[in-house]
Amino acid sequence: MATGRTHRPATRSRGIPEATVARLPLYLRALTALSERSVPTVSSEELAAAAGVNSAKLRKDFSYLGSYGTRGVGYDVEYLVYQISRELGLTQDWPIVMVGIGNLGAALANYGGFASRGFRVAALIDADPAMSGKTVAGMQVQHADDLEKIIDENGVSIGVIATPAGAAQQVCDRLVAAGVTSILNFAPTVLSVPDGVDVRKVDLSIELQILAFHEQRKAGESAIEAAEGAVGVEGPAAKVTKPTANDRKGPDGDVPAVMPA
Amino acid sequence: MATGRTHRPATRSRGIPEATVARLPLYLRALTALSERSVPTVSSEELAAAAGVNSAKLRKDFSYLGSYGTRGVGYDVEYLVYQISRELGLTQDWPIVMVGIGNLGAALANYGGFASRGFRVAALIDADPAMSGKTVAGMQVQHADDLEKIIDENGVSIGVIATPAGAAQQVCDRLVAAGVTSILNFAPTVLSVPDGVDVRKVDLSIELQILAFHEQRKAGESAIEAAEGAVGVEGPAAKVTKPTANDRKGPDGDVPAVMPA
DNA sequence: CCATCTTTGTGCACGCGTTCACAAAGACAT
DNA sequence: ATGTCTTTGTGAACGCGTGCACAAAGATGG
Repeated sequence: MATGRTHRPATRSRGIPEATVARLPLYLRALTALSERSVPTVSSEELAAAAGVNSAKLRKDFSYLGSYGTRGVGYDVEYLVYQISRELGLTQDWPIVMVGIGNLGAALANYGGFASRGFRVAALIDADPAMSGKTVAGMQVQHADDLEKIIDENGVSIGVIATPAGAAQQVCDRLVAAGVTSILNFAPTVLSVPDGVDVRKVDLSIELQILAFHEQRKAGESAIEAAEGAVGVEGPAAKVTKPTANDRKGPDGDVPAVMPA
Repeated sequence: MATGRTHRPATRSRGIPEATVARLPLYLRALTALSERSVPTVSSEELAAAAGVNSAKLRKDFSYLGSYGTRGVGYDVEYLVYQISRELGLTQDWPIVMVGIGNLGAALANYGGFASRGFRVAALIDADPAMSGKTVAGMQVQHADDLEKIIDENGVSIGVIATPAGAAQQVCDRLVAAGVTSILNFAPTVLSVPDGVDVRKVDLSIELQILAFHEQRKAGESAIEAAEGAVGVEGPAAKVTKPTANDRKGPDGDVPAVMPA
C-alpha cells in the first residue's frame, strides 16, 4: 500500500484540540453578533447559550487559547473576536478556487458566507467549455486547463471541489499537484490525498441519511409492531420473499436472515 | 438443513453508536459502487479502503448490526447493501420539504443525491411571493403560508432549511410545530428545538474556517520545521522519530497583550 | 483595607470512540 | 476428514472529549 494511510493525522502539535478548533467559528459568530450590538463584555454562560454549547466546555476551549477572560466580569467581546480570528487565521486573506460550477458550485459562489470572513474567491473553474467565459456571481468562469496557472498566480492554498463525483479525484490530484494543501469537498466521494493535505467533506446525502436513521428509530419506538419493510429496495430485497426466519429474534423489527448465496 | 449460522444479536440494535451511524452511509456508498460493478463479495480490508476508514473500525461498526460476514471470505455485497439500507431506514420513502429557495436552496433541489436514496422532495417552499409558482428543479415553489398544510398532507417529518440566518429559527419553529422532527439546517445560525427533534447543520463558512486554521498552522510550522528539523512529517517506513508531544512548552511568544479598552 | 460576590480557569472522573491483537470460524485443498 | 489459510468478530487497552465541581482571581461595596 503505497498511498495507504492518508487520513488526517490529527496534527495537534499545537495544543488546541480538534474539537475545540471546530467550535471556534461558532463562538466567533456569536461574538460578532454581540460586537455588532456593541455589547462590551460577555460571560461564559451567556456566550455558551448563544453558541449552543456547555459553558464549561466553552471556558475550557478558551483556556487553550490563553487566559483572555476577567474573573468576576467575563470576556471582552472585541478582544476575543480578535484573538479567535487570529487563532483561526482569519486576519489574513485566503484566496480560494472553486472547481465545478454546476448548480451547487454556482450557489456556493454566490454564498456570502465566504467573503465575509477573510476568504476571497479568486477563481471559478469548470471543465465544460460551454461554461468558460460565463459570468457567475460576478466572476468569469475559467477553463480547467488553466487550473495550475490560476493557482500559482493567485497563491491559492485552499480549493473547493463541487464537481460530479467522477471528476473529483482527478481534480483533487491536480489541485494538490499545483500546491493546494486544503480541500473542501462537496463531491460525494472519498478523496485520497498525500500527507500534509487536509480534506474536509460536506455531504448532503449523508446528513439526510443520518437524520433518516434517527427518524426511523423515533418512529419505531411509538409503533413497534408497525409495518416492516413494506416494499423492498431494488435487487436483493426483492429476493427476500420468504422469511425463513432462523433465529434472529427481533423485538424491534429485525428481519429475515436470508443470506444470498 | 440449517446453515448453521447461529449468530447472536449480542448487541441490541438500539445500541448503535452515533459515530457508527455516521459512517454507515459511507459504507453504503462504497458497497453500492461495488454492487454496480457486480462484485459479489468484499473483505473488510477492501471495503475499508474504499470508504477511507480503518478496517478494524469497519468490522466493529458492522458488528453492531449483526454478524453479516463470512470468515475467510468477507461480506456479501448485495446482502450488506440491503442490511445497511434497512438499518438507516432507506428502504422506505422519506418525503422532505425544503424551505428557502434561494441560490443554495435551488441548488439543493437540483441535487441528485437526495432522490437517489429514498428521499423525495415533496415540496419547495419560499416566503417570497415572487418565488411562488416559479418552477425549480421541475417543481412549483409554494408559498410559506401553506407550510403547515403541505407538511400535514404529505406526512413530512424531515425538513431542510436553506433560508437566510434571520429567518431560520422562525421557520424551524413552524416546521416543528407542524410535526417535523428532523431538520437539516444550512442557515448559519444555532437553532433551538424541543427535545425529540434532531438537528444537523451544514455550515460552509465554518468548514472553511477550520481549513484556514490548519492551513495557517502548516504555514507557520514549515518555517519552524526548516530551522528545527523534521517534526511530524511521516518517516520513510520505520518509526524513527518519537512523537511524544508532551514537552510542548511555549513557543507561542507571539501573543500581543493588547487589551482594548 | 477588608469582606463579599461573581465568574473564570482547571483538576478530575467518566464515558465514548478508536485501535490493536488474537482466537474462532469457516473455506478450501489434499 | 484433516490441516492450512484467510478473514471475521471482539476483548481489552488507550486516548480524547465532556462535564462537574471548586479553588483562585478579581471586581465591587462599605
